Amino acid sequence: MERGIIPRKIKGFRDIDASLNELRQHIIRSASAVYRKYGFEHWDTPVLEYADALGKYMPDEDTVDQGVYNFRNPEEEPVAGTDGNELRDADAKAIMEHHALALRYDLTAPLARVYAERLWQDVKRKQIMETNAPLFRRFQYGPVYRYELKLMPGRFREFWQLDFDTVGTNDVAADAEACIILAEAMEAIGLNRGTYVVKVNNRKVLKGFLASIGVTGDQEEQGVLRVIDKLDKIGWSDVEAELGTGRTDSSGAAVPGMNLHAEAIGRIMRFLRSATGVSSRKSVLGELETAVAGNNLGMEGIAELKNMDALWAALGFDETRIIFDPTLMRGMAYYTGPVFEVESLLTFKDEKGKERKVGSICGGGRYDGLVEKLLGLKVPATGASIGVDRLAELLRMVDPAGVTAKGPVMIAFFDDDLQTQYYRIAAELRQAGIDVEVYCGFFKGFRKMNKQMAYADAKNCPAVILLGADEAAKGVATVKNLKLGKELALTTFDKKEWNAQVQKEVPLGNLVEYILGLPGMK
RNA sequence: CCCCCUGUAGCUCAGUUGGCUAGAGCGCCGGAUUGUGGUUCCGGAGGUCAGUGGUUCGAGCCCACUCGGGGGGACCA
Repeated sequence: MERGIIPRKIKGFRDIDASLNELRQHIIRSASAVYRKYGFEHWDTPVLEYADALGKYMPDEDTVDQGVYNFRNPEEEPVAGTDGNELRDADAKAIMEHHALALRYDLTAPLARVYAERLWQDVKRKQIMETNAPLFRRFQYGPVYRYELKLMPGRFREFWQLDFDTVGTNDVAADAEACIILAEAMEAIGLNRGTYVVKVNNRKVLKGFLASIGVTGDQEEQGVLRVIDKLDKIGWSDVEAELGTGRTDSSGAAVPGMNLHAEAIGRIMRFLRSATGVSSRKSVLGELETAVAGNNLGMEGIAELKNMDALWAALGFDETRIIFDPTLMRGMAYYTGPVFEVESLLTFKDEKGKERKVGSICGGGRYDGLVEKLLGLKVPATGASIGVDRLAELLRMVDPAGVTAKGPVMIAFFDDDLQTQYYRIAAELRQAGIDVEVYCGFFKGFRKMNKQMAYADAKNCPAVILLGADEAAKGVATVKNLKLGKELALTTFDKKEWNAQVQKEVPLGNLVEYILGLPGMK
């Protein structure tokens, strides 16, 4: 059989219709305005980057591994050495290569690249050092790409993030501010207070605690963090099992355990539970303080949290908006200090009527080691990211009616002789700031009136302007209010009467004024 | 990548112990209404029953494999 062309999308990628775009823009506009208010400037970066600049990904050969889309650059370019000079072979010829490229998997790694790229030369010249690394605050939104093996509803391979980050400070005031910004952004977007909560923890506290009970080494530490991260998914007893000998899940598959000593497991579980159900930030701090007493790193983490708490308290951000949660881990390994997450407290019923949580809609934290990997200079940074699509889904559930895109005012096409007039009226209305479309579907049969009306209806147009020979002779246009028509359809069943109520003849001279005066036109 | 479930019209689904030409609702198209979206009425189109092979006189239904979808798990910088 011959190979055919089937119109279709790549798995995990979506088409975004007018309504979803509307929602997306609403989220981006509202949150960006908050970011701007705090001094963040708007940047964009390419979706495609050199794979090695995106972090620790150095894909060997052509393998797509670890969830990243990568490609070979069609262009051959010289390979650089650690000093930035071209590598040369025995004959002094530059070594050329098709470099590995990757689609960005978040907006944080490109930020580190932007920052490092600007300073790289100066760092080499020792003009920039840890003590004078510049402060940089930017927000950025756009699509990111992950090669997810398993796609679940609400999980895509292309999705949008909306990030804001502060690079160049180790003051946790920046972290505290990030949490405040997240809370304000949620409310600007339209989430009511009490339907979300910003949860905050500090990796230093847990790391210090683990060190004090003898769990050391990156491998083991990461393992414990990963297990704890699953707490809200698998529950207390399964976490305990995975720290120990492992467990068998509901499908019968064996989940290997960490094989920690019973003593250590007991202390970890006690530590995690210590602050559960404790409502005030101050008492959580108290519980944690006794748990990590004597460990330097742990105490440092507590001090940072205290600092943040003081700022929030001074600005009136109490536990209705920001809480401490010692079980919060975040998956990313690069976080080094405070981590935060916004959880939606709303629930919804799935198709089977099962009550489900919306869960995490934003995440972030401090990553003091990320820039260092690219720049060789330790530059601390912190920031957070809003999951735009996750949030869009949430808003759709909260207010399904409020998320349809508004269409243009439509001018119906009756008569070829009046065509120029249609376009003149359209131009005049546009001048007044109104979105206008002159109907131009000219295929056979498609100029029929009911076709045109159905088109306007499907596009959610607020009004249709009807101007035929009759109207032209009188110097008027018939304006039909589709919005009103939709409402009256529920109570009026006679066609003639229905039409009479939603249509009005308007002198052409008053058209702009009349349209602007329609409800919802603004 | 592992385990379980599943695949019938654009969508949601019915289809008896294997038995004539595979059905419904919604949507779509046309008409009543040639100058009008809703409502109402009438008519119409639309299917390789996911694919391939097998069992059988006969398969949408049974078996095997492949592909797609859903759920759970592992992984997730």
